[in-house]
This record gives sequence, C-alpha cells and structure tokens, in this order.
Amino acid sequence: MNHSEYNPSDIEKKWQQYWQDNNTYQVENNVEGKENFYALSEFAYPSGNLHVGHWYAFAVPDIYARYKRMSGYNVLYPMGFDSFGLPAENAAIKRGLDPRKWTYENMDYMRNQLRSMGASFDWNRSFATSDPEYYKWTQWMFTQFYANDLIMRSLTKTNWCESCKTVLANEQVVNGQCERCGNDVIQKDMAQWMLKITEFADELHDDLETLDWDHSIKAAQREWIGRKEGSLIPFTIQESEVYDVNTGPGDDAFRECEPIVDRDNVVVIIEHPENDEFLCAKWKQVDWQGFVTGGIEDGMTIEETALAEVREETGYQNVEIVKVHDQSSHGLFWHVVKQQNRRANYRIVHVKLTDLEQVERSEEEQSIADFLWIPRAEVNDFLKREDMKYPWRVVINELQTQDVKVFTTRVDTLFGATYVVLAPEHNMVQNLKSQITNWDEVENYLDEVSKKSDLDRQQSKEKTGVQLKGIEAINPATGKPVPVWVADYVLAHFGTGAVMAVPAHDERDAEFAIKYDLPFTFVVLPSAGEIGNSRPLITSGENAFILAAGTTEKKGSQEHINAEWNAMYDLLGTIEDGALPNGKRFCCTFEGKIINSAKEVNTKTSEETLSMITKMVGGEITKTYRLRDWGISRQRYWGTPIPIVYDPEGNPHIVPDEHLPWILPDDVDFTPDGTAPLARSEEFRKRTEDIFGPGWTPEVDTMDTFVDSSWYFYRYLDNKNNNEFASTDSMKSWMPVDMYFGGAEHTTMHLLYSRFWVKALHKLGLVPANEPYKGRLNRGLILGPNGAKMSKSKGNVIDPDEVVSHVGADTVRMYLAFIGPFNEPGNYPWDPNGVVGIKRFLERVWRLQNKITESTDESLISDLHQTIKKVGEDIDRLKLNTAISSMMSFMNKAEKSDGVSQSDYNLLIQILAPFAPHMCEELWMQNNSESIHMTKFPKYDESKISSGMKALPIQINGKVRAQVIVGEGESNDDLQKRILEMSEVQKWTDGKQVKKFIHVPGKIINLVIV
RNA sequence: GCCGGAGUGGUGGAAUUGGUAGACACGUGCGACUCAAAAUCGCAUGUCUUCGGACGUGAGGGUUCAAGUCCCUCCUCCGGCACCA
Repeated sequence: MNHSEYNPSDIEKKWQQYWQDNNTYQVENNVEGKENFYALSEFAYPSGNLHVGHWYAFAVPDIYARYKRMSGYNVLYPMGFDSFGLPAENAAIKRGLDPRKWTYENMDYMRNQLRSMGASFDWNRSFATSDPEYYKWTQWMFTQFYANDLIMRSLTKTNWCESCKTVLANEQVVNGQCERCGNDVIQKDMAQWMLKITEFADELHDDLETLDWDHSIKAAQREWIGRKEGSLIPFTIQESEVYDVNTGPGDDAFRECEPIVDRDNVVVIIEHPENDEFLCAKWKQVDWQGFVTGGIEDGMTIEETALAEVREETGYQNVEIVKVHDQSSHGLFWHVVKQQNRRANYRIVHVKLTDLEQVERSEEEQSIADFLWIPRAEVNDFLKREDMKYPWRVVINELQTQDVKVFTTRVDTLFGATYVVLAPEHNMVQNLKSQITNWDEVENYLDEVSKKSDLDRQQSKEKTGVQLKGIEAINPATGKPVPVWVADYVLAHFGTGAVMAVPAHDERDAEFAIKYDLPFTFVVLPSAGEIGNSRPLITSGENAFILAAGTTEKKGSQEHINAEWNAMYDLLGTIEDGALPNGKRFCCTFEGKIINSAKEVNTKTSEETLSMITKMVGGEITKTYRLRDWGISRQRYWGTPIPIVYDPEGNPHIVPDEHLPWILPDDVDFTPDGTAPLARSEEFRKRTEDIFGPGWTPEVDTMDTFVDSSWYFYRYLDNKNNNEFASTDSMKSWMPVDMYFGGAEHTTMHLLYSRFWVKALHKLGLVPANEPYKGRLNRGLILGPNGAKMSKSKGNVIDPDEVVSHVGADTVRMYLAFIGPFNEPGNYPWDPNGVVGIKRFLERVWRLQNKITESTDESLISDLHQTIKKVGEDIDRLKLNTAISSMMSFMNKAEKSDGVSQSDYNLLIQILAPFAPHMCEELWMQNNSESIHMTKFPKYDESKISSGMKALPIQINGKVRAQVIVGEGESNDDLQKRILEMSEVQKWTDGKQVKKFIHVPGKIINLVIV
C-alpha cells in the first residue's frame, strides 16, 4: 500500500474544523464514572498577535491535558482573555483607537490563531474580563469585601509611574522601576483602595505547605511575604532638655559643675503624700518645692542627710525614707544630674512626707521660692551665671512623654541599645516637632531624603542621619535615656519604622554609631564555637571591626580573624559595664551568653532570654511582614470601575447589587494625564446623580487588572451563570485547579493575589476551597536562535504563524515540547534545525504506514510496550522531551524491522496523539469513526516488556570489560562459573585472584580482582 | 549578605532508588542516490592513543566493589529577597 505524503497544511485545517463542528472538546461539569481534572494555563492578554511564548504556554500544556483526557479523566482545559489593562490601553492610545474596539478585534483575531495550535480548549466556556457579564462579579466581590472590612480607603505613599501615569502595586515595581515600561517609580501620596492582604499573611505563608508546588516557587512567596518573628519593645520618648529653672534655697552644687564630681551627693525625691507620683515629675502641681540635693555632712548617713535636707527645705517634719537607690536608675531624674555633669557621683534617696504640717517660714523665704521662668533657649546660659544671689536649682518641667514601639528580632541585645532611630517617614518625627530643638536641621534632612528615589536609597549604603535634639528615649531595660536619631537606613514600612540601635551587636548600627560617635555597649558574649565562621570588617580608621554571624565569606586570613576575636575577649576582660571605649569598638552579631544586663538574664543564652526580656519591659512577642496591603486603584480608563460612589459629604458608599455591573462609561477621553479619565465622563457623573441623588459622585479610579485575574478560574466553571459568579456545585466539581501552568514572573504577583482572593472569598463563605491551585508549574522561556531573549530590536523573533505555514502546527507543538524539560523552567533557545528534526520524525511516522504488515516483528514488541510505558510516565511528570525521544528511538528500530501490524501502529499513533493531534487524527480516521482523542491511552503489557534473557555488563574492578546474556533461572554460582570461563574475562583475571563477585540482578556484574 | 536551583560532547539535552555516562535530536564528516544541488537514506561522531588501552560529568578531597548521582571544601552561573532591625 502506498500512501500520500504527509502534508500538514491540508490536514490540520480539516481536523480543526471537524473538532469545532463536532464540539469534540466540550466538557461537562460532571461525567458519570470519570474523575474531573482541571488543567489551566494563564489566560492571554489580547495584545494582538500570538508569539512563540503563547505556543509554549498553551500548546505544550495541551499535550498534558490531552494525555489526561485519554487517561480517563474528564478534563477541563479552558481559555479566555485578560482583556482589561495597561498594555491594551497603551497600544490603543498609540494608534488613536478606542481600546474597547481594539481589544475586542484583537480577541477575535487571536481566537483564530489559538485554534491553529490545535489545542483542546473548550471555547464554550470562554469569556473576557472586560465583558460586563464578567466584571459585574469582580465588582460584586469588591462590594462583599467592602462590607466585610477586607478593603479600605486610605491615604498612603504609592508607587507612581510618570510614564504610565498611574499607581503601581509593590509587586509591579522591579528595582525601583515600572515593571511595564521601565521608568523610574516615584513616591506619591494618594488616596487608594487597599485590599487587606496582610491580614492573610500568615495563612498565605503557612498554607504553602499544603500545596504540591515546586519548592522554589514556595520559597519565593515566603520571601515575598517576609515573615519575621520578634518583639515589639516600647521606648518612652521624652524631652531631654531642662528648660524651667527656679531659684530658691538649695544646694549650690547644681550651679557648678566641678564640686558635684568629687562629692558624694544626695538627690532627694519627695513623694506626694496623697498620690504615688514623684513630685519632681509633677513639680508644678504642688505648692512647695520638690527636691533637694546636697553633699553628705560629715558623720551623717545618706538617709540622715536626706531627711535633714527635706525637713529644712520643705518645712515638713514628718518624713520617712522609702528607698535609697544606690545609683540613679530613675530616668526622669537622671537628666538633672546629667545636665550638670554626667559623671556625678550621687545617690537618690526616695522619701515620703507623712503629713502636710509645715513649720512657719519667713516671707523672704517664701518669695525666694518663687518660680523664675526663663525661655528654653536661655537655659544653658542661665546655668553658667555666676551672679546669682541665691543658690538655685534646675527643675524638670512636667514631661510630655509618648511611647514609640520598636521591632527587634534580637531582644537579647536590648540592654545594649544605646540609641533609637526613627525612619524619616515615622509619624513620631512630625509629632515631636514642637519639642525638637534642631528642627531646621531635621527638616532639611527629611527634605533631602524625600528627594531620593527608592532606588537611590537602596544603592547608597552610606549611612546618614540627624539627631533629634531636645528629646530622648528611655531604654526600658536599663532605664537610661538614650539619644533619638532619624536616619534613612531605617525603613518606614518594615516593622514599626523605628529601631533600637545596638551598635555592639548589629552591623548597620555599628557603622552608623562609628560615623556619629555613639556609644557601644556589649551585652552578648558569643560562644567560642562560632569563631571559625567569622569575618572581620574594618569599618573606619579606628580599631573597630565587625564579627558577623552567618557568613561563609572570609575576608582576611584566619590569623587575622583570630586576632580580632582575641582582641575582643581581652578588651571585654578590662571593662565592667560593657561600655566599649573610643577607638576600641567592635560589633559581634553572634548570639551567645548575656552579659552586662540585668541579674535575671545575665549568663543565660540569647534564645532563653527572648521572651524573658520582652516580658520584663512590657513588650510583646509578634511577627512582622514584608508584605504590604494591596493598593488596587488605578488612574486609568481601561479597567473595571470601582463600584463606589461618594455622598455630598464625600463619604464612600458601595454601589448596590441591583446597579451592577457598574458600567464603564463610553464618553471618555482616556488620554492619560495623571488624573482619572473617568472623571471626564459626563454620563458617569449624571448616572450617579440620577441614581443616588444630587451631589453624589462616582469613584473615578479603576481596578488593577490583577483583580480581574484573581478569580477568573471560577468563571470557566459556569460562565453563563447570571445569578452567581459560579455555582457552588461547579466549584466543588473542579476546584482547586489540579495543574496550573504559567510564567515565573507571576510567582509573587498573580499567584499571590489570587491565593489571597480565594482565601478572602473562602472566609466569607463564598467558595468551598481555600486555595486556588493544587499544582503549579512555572514554564521556562523560549529564546531566539542566538540565545538572547526574543525582541524586534535584536531581530531574533520567531513568528509562529510563519513556521506553522512551513512545517505545520503539530511540528511546532512537538518541537516546543522537545526543546527542553518542560518541568524545569529554564531558558531554551529556538533552533530552526531542531524544528526540522521533529518534522522528519513525523514524516517517518507517516511513512511507517508503508511497513504495516500482518504481524509485528517479534523484536519490536518489547520496545513498543516499553515505549508506551515510558511515554505515559514521562508525560505525567511533564518530561515531554524524553517522552518524545523514546518514541524516536522506537521509530529508529521500527524502520529497520520487518514491519508492524495495523493494531500496533495504532498504539503508536495513540501515544503520539497528544503531541501531534492533527496528524494522528488523520491517520486514525482512515480506519476509525471516533476521534482518536476520545480513545483511551494504550495500556502497556508488562509481560511483553520483560523478556527472560537480558544482556548484563561485566565490570572488572569497576571497568566494563565484557557482556553476558543472563537468563532468569540461572543460579549465582553457575553464572559466576560461566563468566570466569569467558575468554574476554580471563584476559583480565589471568594470574590474578578473584576477591569478590558482585551481581546486581538485572543491572550489573562486577568482579573485584587483585 | 540570605534563600532557592544549576554546572555533563561543537549545540539543546538523556541517565526513575548509587549500577554500561553522553539516550534522543541538532550540527559536522564520509558514503549512497543525482549531470549537479536540495530532499531522502546509510555509516561515523566525548578526548587522547603506541590501537593494547588510558582519561573523561565545574575544581579538589572522601565514602563505596561501583559516584554525574552520597559526604566535605571550594569556584562559576541563573532565579528570588536584600540597609528587613
């Protein structure tokens, strides 16, 4: 029998038409006796033309879908269009066309192109996200989220692309540039509709475990969510400068700096008899003067001195000692002393007045005690005055304090926190404006920072900052005041936007502290075992270095590293409180044993103290996330209108269900100018007033297209449903998607958004499953023949339509499956000769018809069944390249054989059918009436695969030297004897002793000789 | 820096639990057919070789009868995150 030539252009059109006319690929939601399988490829942007990437995205997964269908599953493999959005709109603007017309024409054109792939899409289930019937449900879901507090409107810093004239989500900003056009993204304050994706951060993170995805995709999502566990620690911020001064009889020690240094001074805190407040902090609320200081009289104890001072000073005689503090741990008080001299040697005696009876005082004394208010700016000068008639003392005014919370993963270092840093955008900075004495300087710095783009800020690692003078923070662990700085190395959107800085144990803080000469306090002693894994890093001309944990990079010799460690230990032995002297500063980021901290935690390990210290200072253990809420407002025309209207007072209200779909208006000049085009629609404005009343206005932003694509996989299940987005039954039948094919670029965008969306719907009880995709496969990239990414400018673009016209769709599909392992998302260059190789293979399969005989050549039978087995297994694990190569191997043998029977030839074209659906249909239909694609994938016959005899390689000392045919029944001894008698073996064993005989049945024989 | 992944002929890539490294395809060479070319078919194709064999999966060690595969040290490339507290 002689058959015609294989001519794909004839047969492909024919069978595409046949499949369409016969609804071959129409899928029911439930089929008796069949399990459902939902195979999904990310749907297409109707940009106008199909490129090779589309073929790779749709035609190759179609092989898998067809195989699953032939394997007995009821397979849904749908296709639709993600038809709203910037690319379509930009293209429309460029050509001066209406984006709607342009988009819908493209979709018509592309539907035909998609048909030419021979993919088994069920077109009856198709839709486009710009169809009002579709976006009605997008809007409805928005209103559901709104009603359930999953969406909010807030004024936030947004990523603005000046070229696209719209806001972008964080996920759409790549290296500080617009993901679409590459322009630099700037920060802009705008009111945005925000979806509370962060509320689902834990679920999105934890549920990854339940998904059967490649772990690299899961890892990328986890990184994006960026969950960190740590503690929130409250720091009290207060004014640091003394600014009220009064005169009065008191201790002149406060006037002069020198004496206080050498004297053992007493600071007395008087407690109000009727409440627990310290009077020094509430000075102005009482009618007597509050604290007294003085040197200890000879022969008197501290307590006696204190009591005498109080009696004399206040006139109250009934005073009792409450507590003597051996060192100031009372932050409020400490300033006063500090202001005079930091290293004052003093005691605090805490006393209580037991009644309010007062001895008579002269009028002069009374008047002396009057307050003298002076301006803050003059305080310092005042303190230096020598012409005071009376002794005076400084009094802290009532302090205005507020808490700032810092986030840290290293609470164990809290005792070493020597300053606090706020992000430039931190609210507290503006809140403290009136108390900050160097506001001009601070404001300048904030200006400078705001001019930097995110990119600049990331690139320049040189640390800058400004101290907030006039305020300070109290380290809640030590009670000591520490300076507060603002610096842009602290990011507003991570943690709380404020950090406690521990220069002795954090690399960044160390750099900053060395630059600005801030103190280092060493509180965690690393365990010795960690030394080897360290890196010294000289950060300045000083003898300062960093011993960083968690790095394998060694900069400098091991001796150098050891020297640094030894220097550190030596120094630690000579200091008492952990304060590192100037010029001998170092930073060590290892965890270890706590030192120089509170008694309760000293000598414990970092890990043990995490919750202890947190509790001790009233903090809380929390998690923080890198993930931020999803801003979905876009100032563009071609998108789903946000179903919100504003009343005359400007309050937002949802558009009620009966007005959905809230139609996108037509009468709009959509040229982007930074304001929302919908604001220019007269019809939109009028419609809103007609329905809601005069003065009501519509929301004029549209939604990010990632909203449209966050739920589209539900619509395929029930796309004609006018009452629900999809029936619960249909969702139960199909969801979650069994295998989702898509691009790696969506790992932290669409894939994360849609997971969130489904979880939100699930929380509201609107969908049964709480994850959209059980399986996920990121496909690779097809490069141009020169190995570079295809682009018009590089002239390496392959036009699939043209290739198809030469070699046919089957060849193109199959070549793409052969180009590399589909289950590994690598980059595969398109090789025009490779395409020819596939075409040759199909031609040879076609010509094999000429070798059809009565019965199949015996020598082929085992190969055929092995091939059937391998092809099935390989498609299942999406190693389509090896599935194809095994069919090629079989063909090589078949061509040299005496021929195959018609029924065995049929088996061959059945296993080939998923790859080359048109050609196999043609070959099949010559003898059959039902489509090959509705037949069952052949079952291999195990008994025909394993023949009794097998050729095994014989190794001698691990090197292959001979072969032997081994039957099933042969004993090991017989086999050994037979092998040792073989001349090829004796050649090697002659005169040597066989030490060991290893026989791995079915695999190998190895003789060890000496 | 941290987290993933990968390094195999001239090229894309095979090698399912450690068991004949380089399947399959491209390219190249030679041959057949042809006046010739294309197409097609056949043979060869890791490197070196004294034709016995030796060496070979990024580098260097190790475990094993046996290592592309397992372990250790290191190098390079790709992807994600990154002044992330």
